[in-house]
Amino acid sequence: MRPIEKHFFERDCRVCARELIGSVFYRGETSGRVVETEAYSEINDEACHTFFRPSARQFVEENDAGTAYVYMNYGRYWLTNVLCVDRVSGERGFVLLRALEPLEGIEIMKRRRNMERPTDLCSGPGKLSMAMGIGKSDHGTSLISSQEHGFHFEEPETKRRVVADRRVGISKAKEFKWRFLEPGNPHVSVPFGKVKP
DNA sequence: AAGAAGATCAAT
DNA sequence: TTGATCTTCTTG
Repeated sequence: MRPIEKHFFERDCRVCARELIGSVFYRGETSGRVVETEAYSEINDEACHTFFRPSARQFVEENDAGTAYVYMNYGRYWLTNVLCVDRVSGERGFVLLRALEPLEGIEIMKRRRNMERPTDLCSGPGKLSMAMGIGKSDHGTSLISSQEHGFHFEEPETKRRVVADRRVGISKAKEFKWRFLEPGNPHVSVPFGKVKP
């Protein structure tokens, strides 16, 4: 397998989100295959944080492609995103990491999650961040090559099937099919076609 | 200073 | 279906 470099994330966030499916995400002793992502764009996307959070607009100004955008949601869970910067258009966006198929460090994940079943470990953006030990201190660090924080991705070895579906848990721009997942994979948060209308 | 909304999760 | 729980932003 080949490490994913910065230029991977210097493309449209929807392309990055789709192409990330099947790659492997590493953090320290833990790793998992990416089986579900979502794209958020600073252009015409009312669900993107840049649309309603000044701090997010500042973040995209000050950081490079491949940087982690980590924030707390509902007062309980950290959510992990990768910053994308299209090298052609300049358009910025995020890939939300929504689900992994756990590969390595499964015992560590079980401990962090206080859960046993493999499908309970990384089947959602909050669960995934908890299982990988991602939190506030990882905000603003590189997910491409971070010695300190131990993050990187590797390219898929084999092609995966990918389908596009509506995004989960949002109230604006609900119609955009910017969620990408491997259909039938038991580790996704919400199966294909099952997002509430 | 106070209120509202929010890219979730697990128990009921 | 619901409650937990807190950060960010807006309004007064």
